[in-house]
Parts: sequence; C-alpha cells; structure tokens
Amino acid sequence: MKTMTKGISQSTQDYLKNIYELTEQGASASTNDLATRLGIAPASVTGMVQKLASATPPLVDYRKHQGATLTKEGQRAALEIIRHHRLLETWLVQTLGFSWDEVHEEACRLEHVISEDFETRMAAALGHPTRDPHGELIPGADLQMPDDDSTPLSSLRPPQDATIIRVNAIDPALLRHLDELGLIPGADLSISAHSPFDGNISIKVDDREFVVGPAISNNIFVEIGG
Amino acid sequence: MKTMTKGISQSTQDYLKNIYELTEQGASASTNDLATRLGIAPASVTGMVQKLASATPPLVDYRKHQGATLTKEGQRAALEIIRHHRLLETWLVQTLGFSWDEVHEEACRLEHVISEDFETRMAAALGHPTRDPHGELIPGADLQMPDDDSTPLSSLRPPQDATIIRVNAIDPALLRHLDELGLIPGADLSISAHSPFDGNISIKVDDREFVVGPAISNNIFVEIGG
DNA sequence: AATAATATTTAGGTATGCCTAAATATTCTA
DNA sequence: TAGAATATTTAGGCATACCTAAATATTATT
Repeated sequence: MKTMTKGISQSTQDYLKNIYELTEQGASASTNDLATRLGIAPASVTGMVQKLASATPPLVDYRKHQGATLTKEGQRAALEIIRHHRLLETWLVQTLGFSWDEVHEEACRLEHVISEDFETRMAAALGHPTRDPHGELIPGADLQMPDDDSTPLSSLRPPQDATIIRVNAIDPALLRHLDELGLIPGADLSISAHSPFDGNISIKVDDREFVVGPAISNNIFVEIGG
Repeated sequence: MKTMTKGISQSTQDYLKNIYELTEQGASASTNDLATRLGIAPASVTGMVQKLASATPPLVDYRKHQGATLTKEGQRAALEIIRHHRLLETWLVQTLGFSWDEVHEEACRLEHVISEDFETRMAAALGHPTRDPHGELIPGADLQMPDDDSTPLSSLRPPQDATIIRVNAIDPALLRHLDELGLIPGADLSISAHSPFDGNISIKVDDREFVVGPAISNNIFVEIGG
C-alpha cells in the first residue's frame, strides 16, 4: 500500500528527473524552466528546491537566483527514475502494443511505483536494452548513463547520409507526425538541400522527400553515414 | 505526471477497495476493521469515511458507530480498482515470472496508476481471464463481479473429493507454505479425516497427506467433486 | 441494570506540496 | 547606467490525509 519511493516522494522524484534533463547539456536548471516542465507555479518550485537542497543528504545544489543542479545523491535518484521510465516505455511498446506516442504519460505514472524487482525482471525480459522506443539511452542497472555519440540532424548538410538514432520529443501529435514521415529510430535518410537562413533541410526517407525545420531537426539525432 | 485517479485519490481508492472486501459477506465495514486493514489509526478512518460520505456523489453510506457500506458510485470505483489489481497480479505472474506470493504488494501500487487503455490491453493480452493467480474473480470490463459458487475447504468431510478454486490469502509466507503443500488453484484433493473439536481436516494432495487447521481451510475454496 | 471493556468519534495538530500576491533581484535595452 | 522587463523569492494560505489524546457511545459481563 506504500508508494515505493524509498523515502523519496513522487514529487521529489519528478523534480530530480526534470533537473537531470535540464542540466544534461551543462547549465543549471532555472526555477522558471522547472516550473514550466512540472506544470506548477515558479514560487512553488523555489520552495521545493530549497527543501531538496537542505534535505539530508542534500539532493540538489542551489543558491538563490542561480538555479539548481543535482548532487551525487540526487543524480542517483534521478537516474533510477529515468531507468524506470525508459524501461517501462520499452516494455509497454513491446509487450502491450502501445505506440511510441502513447507511452510517455503512462510511464510517468508507473515509474514511481515499480519495485526494484520489477525493474530487474523487466530489463531481463527485454534483453537489457540500451535504448527506449524513442532511442533515448537507458541507464544501466549500475545507474551509469551510457554515452551518446549522435549528432543533431540539423547539423547535416547535403549530400550527407545518416541513420536516425534518437528522437527527443514527448508531444504525441508530433510523434505521430514523425512516425508518418518515417522519421523514427533506425530510419536511413539522406540530405538533399539546406536553406541557410531558416535552417530548413530537405531530407529523403523511404523514397519520400520533404523539408523539416529546425524545431524538428534539432530534436532528431543521427549517426552519420547510412 | 498526474496520478490517474479520475478525481478519486489513491487514498480514497484504498478505502473503497477495503470497504468492498469487508462488506462482501454482508455486514458493514467497521471503523476498526478498516483501520487495521489500511494500517492507519481508527480516528483517521472516521474522518475519512465521513468525507467519503459527504462527497458529491457520496461514495459510502455511513452513520455514526454503524460502519460504512458502498454506494453505487463507491462500488463502481472499488470494482474498477479490484479489476486493476487482479489483472495486474495475473499479468505479473504470466509475463514477468513473479510468483503468487510476490504480486500483491506490487499490484497494490500499480492498481492506482494504470490507464483504462493499459487495463484494456492487459486484459486482451491475457485472454480476458476471469480469475487471478489466487483464483480470485476478476470483475469484467463492465465492472460486474462474476458469481463464485465455490465452497470453503473447511466444510468438506471424508471421503469427499474436490478441486481448489480459490485461495484467499495475502501473507507471502503463508502463500509460499501453501505452494509447498500443493494447495494451489487447480489442485485436486481428497478428504481423509476430520476432527470435530479443533476443525482440523486431513487431506491428500499429489499423494501427500497432511492436516490443515481451520485458519487455512477457511480460506481455501473448492469445487466439490474431483 | 450498573459497570467494565471495547469501539468510535471529536478536537486539535502535523507534514507535504501546492497556490496567489507582493517584494526583490537580475538582466536587458536604450 | 537608469529604467524596464523578466525571473525569482518571500509571505501567507489551503487541501489532503495522516496523527495523538481525550471524550463519548456501544457492547459485554456480572
């Protein structure tokens, strides 16, 4: 009947996960960005981040007006949740036939309540996958995040070829759109044109050719060479 | 990021589920029994039950010192959770190899967070089962609880034969014990003796013979005739 | 039927995690 | 570099769901 949070509340887990994701590319996580991602008021984030910073052990480093970063402890907890989330997405797609645009929300709810035993069994049943259905890396049982050497699609220029590795998107409508275009992990593509001013690129996938803007191409990551 | 409770909190769901189970055999659910099952103080139960009774729509009928029963609405919600719980137990056993003593706790946490979509897919993948790994009946998608025509093992007398249909137990240690004895749903048994004063019966299962007391035999339900 | 034992309720309090409004700090712009 | 715009924090509140201690009601005993 408990909530299986190993003493870390569900709300805290959400904070840590989002701080992890916001700080992945270097900077610290701002109050506002966190508030937006969590769907709560900035003032509430300030209070909560202060609490996380003065917990024992502290889960985040925080100085007023400077945003938050994760401590070692906080990072451990974040990676645990991210591992849960990504294994669950994989699991839902592979065993229950969910599509990749449907699993995010479900995994967000389940990630907080599954046991370590569940996690272990799921990983084994899936053959210890290293990427989820969006191509996102799954931290290992040791909570190490593997390296990702992929490149943003937006950085390619004609006539480069590439294979899609990872699609960084949550919005179901966008994911369905990308699915229709064939822009999914594993897809091979080639760049046929690039517009320098608007950043649009023309790509060919499955013999279909179309143009994508930076809003999309910045969030698709590829391995160069088809 | 929400908790998928259709406006009914997780705590409320636990109350309703437990009231359902306590009132299944007729009487109303007392404050104390609920407190014991939920692991909280009786005073807290009083407060919560009062709240459930004055919700709109009311989820329980309640009069001071008289215990609580479910309203139609409350029963609907309870059956929804029980359906989740029992499908999940079945799912965990069949797809992740959990044993029947390990699934209760896990299902108690998951039951509150899965979507209707998840429920539907799980039911379909399992072939719309009507009983969970303990033999407990699973309410249908229409939230009708099927009839159970089984008989308590404790009511049998030599030389009756029977097949185990349902084992009403949660305690993992007890469930492992029963598993070792072969007292699991589907097992055929025959009654070889009955002690009138202590209620013990001797039963033979898988060519092994042993004695079980009423604490066990009252919670094993059978279909008479092997 | 009075008293004892048990069950339940009331009263007052706590922690969590959110809110709004107002104050303050930082960053941008001219 | 002053003022405007933006971001953040403080202060004061609220709902949920739990707690303990004390009061009261019900049930059992003699």
